[in-house]
Amino acid sequence: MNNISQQAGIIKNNCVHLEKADELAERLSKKPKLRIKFGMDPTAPDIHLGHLVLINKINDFLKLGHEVIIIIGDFTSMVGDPTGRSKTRPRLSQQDVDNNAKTYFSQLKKVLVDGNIVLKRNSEWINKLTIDKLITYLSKFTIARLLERDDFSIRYKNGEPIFLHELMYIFLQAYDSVILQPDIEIGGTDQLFNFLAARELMRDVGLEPQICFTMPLLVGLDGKQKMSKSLGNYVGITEDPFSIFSKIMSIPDSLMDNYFKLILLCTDNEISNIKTQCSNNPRDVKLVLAQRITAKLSDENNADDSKNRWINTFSKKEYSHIEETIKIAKNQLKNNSKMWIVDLVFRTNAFKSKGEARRVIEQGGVEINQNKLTDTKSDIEVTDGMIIKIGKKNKLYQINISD
RNA sequence: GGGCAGGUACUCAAGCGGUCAACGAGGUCAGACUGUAAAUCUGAUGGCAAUGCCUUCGGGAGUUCAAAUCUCCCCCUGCCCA
Repeated sequence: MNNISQQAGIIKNNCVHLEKADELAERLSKKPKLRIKFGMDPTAPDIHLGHLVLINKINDFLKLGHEVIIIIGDFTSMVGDPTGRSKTRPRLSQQDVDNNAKTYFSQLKKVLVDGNIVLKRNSEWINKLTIDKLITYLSKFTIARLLERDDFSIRYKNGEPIFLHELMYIFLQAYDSVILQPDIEIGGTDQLFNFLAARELMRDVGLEPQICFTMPLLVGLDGKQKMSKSLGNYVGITEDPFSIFSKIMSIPDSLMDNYFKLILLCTDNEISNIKTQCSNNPRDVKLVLAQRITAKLSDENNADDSKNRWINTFSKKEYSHIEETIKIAKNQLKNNSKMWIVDLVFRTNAFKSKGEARRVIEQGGVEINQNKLTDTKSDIEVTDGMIIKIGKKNKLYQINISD
């Protein structure tokens, strides 16, 4: 059993904001088993590395024997969290939310350690909320307080719409805390306002207020914005190993330390050791990072394979991985042997339109059997086993001719 | 309910009767370069076997040889007044 200060040390690692630190120590000494609230809105069907920062922290709590309540915000995601949004979030349908929630549950299992976990959906209690009760709770919040938030005040100043249901979000997630009465709520730094609102509401209704605990937001692959599925700058935890590996290799160099710390929980010392071992070559450091993250999400073997394939493909330019086999019937060929290059290349799943295929051919992005071809008017002699390489990502497609 | 200002391609944002498939920025894709799919530079970016044709500028009608651009109706947003 850890003593209080040891525990607090583990808990505080990587933490950005703790409201309030002294309450944490006090609560730990008072209750051996704290109740932790972690809310996730199933706004997209996948859990990604950004979530993993928080999941790592949850695992810390679980390992210390605390109780973690994971709330799938099936109701709140139909409202839409306005946090950080410069425009209204589209409201999700019941159907979307259900589908997303399902994958959330199954993907969470993959990354959480065993322990005292309770899964809840917040529609369970929000659906039962009556209008008179709702109004009583709402009377604790003021418009001025809500408009303090940057996301709202900017929109207000710019004359952009703020819909009433968006204001409700803050209240609804606070109500989750009234029902569950957590000791601590944890989430990303962007959630601080929401958490504090919950803290105040709890105090207003005579409950012991929750401690608010925020973790850094992971910056996405673009190196600029927070990782999110909707921005397309994410690595899903169930992606195939090579895809995970490759995506990590594409992050800006400046992001590496951050990923080592937040995802792999490396200390500064460990990071500098890795750099020394790699002679400070950023590419090699990044290979270690990609290798370890892939191993964490998949396993060592897949991570090693991905690394080899990556080096072969991008460093040595020796490609072997066939992305897709394209079946072509012989009678689809002119004189049983030729095909217009644009049609041929469009047979791969690499392009949305023939115009796009044509463009990439013209720009020199297509090689057939190692020859770069740029004439979009030409017909190609199509042979069985022919290899088409497309684009910077060196995707290979193999032709399979059937009768 | 009344007045005013807006709604443009993936996003932001010009255009305000023909020269507009629509400036510019971001994104995306490709090429060069490199230490990597980082960074940087260059180019492309509605569809189509294509010096042309077809479909796009909130929705619908109309004026005109010609409309993203003008008129009318409708829908949506913001501001002001009630």
